Amino acid sequence: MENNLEKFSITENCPVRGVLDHLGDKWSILVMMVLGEVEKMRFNELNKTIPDISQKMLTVTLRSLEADGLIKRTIFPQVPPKVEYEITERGKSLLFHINNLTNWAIKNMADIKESRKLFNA
Amino acid sequence: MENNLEKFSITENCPVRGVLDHLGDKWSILVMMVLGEVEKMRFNELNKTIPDISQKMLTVTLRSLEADGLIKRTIFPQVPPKVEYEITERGKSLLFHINNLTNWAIKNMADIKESRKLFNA
DNA sequence: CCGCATCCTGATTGATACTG
DNA sequence: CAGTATCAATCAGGATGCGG
Repeated sequence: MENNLEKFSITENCPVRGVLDHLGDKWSILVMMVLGEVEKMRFNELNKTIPDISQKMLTVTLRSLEADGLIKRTIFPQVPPKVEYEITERGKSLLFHINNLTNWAIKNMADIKESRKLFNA
Repeated sequence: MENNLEKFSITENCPVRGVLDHLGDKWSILVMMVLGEVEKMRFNELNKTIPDISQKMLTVTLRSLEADGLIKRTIFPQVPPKVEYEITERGKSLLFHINNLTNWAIKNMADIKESRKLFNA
């Protein structure tokens, strides 16, 4: 890879930042990982699988992932309502990189923990 | 990869979250990318390369990356002071995955932009 | 069942001024 | 030059209540 730096280090109007914002927020990665391991999942199942997320943040997270075409939302017009979420191909291709990152984190977390201890000593 | 989900989806005491927190904050990735493309760089050079970052946030960001052993800080005891920063091997191995992500973002940003437009229409 | 609207709080970031 | 200290602003996230 040559220099992405020159083109994208400027923070204003940085397109990469916009796309990678999902990595920044608290829940997107987790939701993607869950949906990456199932066919489909309903709203309430997601909420049970990620107990700490509030209903509001689950909705917000799902919407922003949907807007970017990373997940797909299917509404079944029935009473009571039923909505299913599933990961898209684009979402899968992103999830691949996310999984590489989490695996890196798992491999390195012991060393990092040790570094932090030394740093704070 | 088998199920990371079961082990790490719980948000409290999630070790992966702690390690990947750098991806969440506003400047860490940018600083890593800059340091990934140079041998070493001084504080003020970094500040010029990333014009939008404040002195304070640059300091905070550098410290947290240093604590995790992702960058190395070298103080030259002279007047005026001189401090050099460089990426570590651990940092490089993380940066590799970050670069994969940014490349993914660059490849997909046009499609994502289009998705967003349709979504908001 | 699914989700939106409102309000509210605490953490993160930024502006500014100062120092060894 | 390379920070620290302080204060102000901003924003993500959570609580709650309502609606189709």
